[in-house]
Amino acid sequence: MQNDRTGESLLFLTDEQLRQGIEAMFFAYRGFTADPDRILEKYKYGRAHHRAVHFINRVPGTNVNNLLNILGVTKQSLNRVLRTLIEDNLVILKVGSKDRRERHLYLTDIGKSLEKQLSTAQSHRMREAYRQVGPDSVAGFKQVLEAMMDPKLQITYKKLRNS
Amino acid sequence: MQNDRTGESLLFLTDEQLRQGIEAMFFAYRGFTADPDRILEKYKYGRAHHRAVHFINRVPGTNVNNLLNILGVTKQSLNRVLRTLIEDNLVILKVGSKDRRERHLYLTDIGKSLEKQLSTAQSHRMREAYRQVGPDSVAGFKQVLEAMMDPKLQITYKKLRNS
DNA sequence: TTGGAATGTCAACAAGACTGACTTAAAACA
DNA sequence: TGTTTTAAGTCAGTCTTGTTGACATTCCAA
Repeated sequence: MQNDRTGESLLFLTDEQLRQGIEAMFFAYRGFTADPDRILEKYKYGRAHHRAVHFINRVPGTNVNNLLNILGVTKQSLNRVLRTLIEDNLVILKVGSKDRRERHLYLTDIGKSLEKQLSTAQSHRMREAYRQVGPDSVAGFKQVLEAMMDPKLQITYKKLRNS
Repeated sequence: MQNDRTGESLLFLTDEQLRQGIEAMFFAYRGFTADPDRILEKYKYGRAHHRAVHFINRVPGTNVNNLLNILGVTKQSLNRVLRTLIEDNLVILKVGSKDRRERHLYLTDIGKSLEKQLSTAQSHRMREAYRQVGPDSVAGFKQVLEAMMDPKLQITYKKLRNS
């Protein structure tokens, strides 16, 4: 996969190239969150709720500690979000059967329905982008993103990918 | 550039592929901001200060309105950040010569030094990622990011790239 | 010369992150 | 069995960064 075309390699790691990547990440992340944000606003939720709902959907029955590790926030911060999601009946807690200290998190039908709305909106933009650039570029996109992650999160990401 | 290998195309736009992209963006953005965040903490600044310093460095002499468009925040929010940067002598304002209502923004030597520290840290991670995956993947990475931007920001991004 | 644009400022508020201290319940251990 | 550790939740307080709304100043341009 390495490319050693000389002209390209010479220009490859210039400050200008790196700066472009930085700015691309900044502007693209705005686009990435724009569509879900509009939906969340209608329900008076924020990005923190989106992230919780996304990963509870992704790992049904996860306990709170595991979710904290994925999200990288404090339990106080997550707790505020979870409390409103439980109050609004989007998420339910189940006491662990093996270890009864643990609470396992699940989306209710209402929670699943919000998650579907959010992921549909977010996927739509990503699908369009993928379609525009083709599979090879998408593979490159994912490879760079994976290489940019902190090692711990890279492991988390891979685990999710294989589950 | 289009790829029509059948097996790959069939799997190409599955929900699973899209979800992977979403999660990759989420985890990679954490890595993307982690190194600058550690530096900013030492100076008691936040990401908002980083973004202002980055784009003032990128477009020296920009007026406030232009910076607002790039950053996508309210003037009140930007003003709070700019005030501290001016107080701390990282940024100076110059009254416009043509239009004296406009304020043009410049980094001082102190500002340039902080910008250098931040961009060095952030570039380091990006350089490593680029090096790991090679030029073709980097090209794909940028193409997908560009395609994900809102049209207005895509134009802003291209303008910056050509300046 | 007046209207409107660019800029800046004040006040109030909210989301979402943080730290630190503490409780409760239950598992694990010695 | 008794002690320690772990998982989860809570309370209080703080910080950054965003928001609205109202208003003042400056000054270009019709």
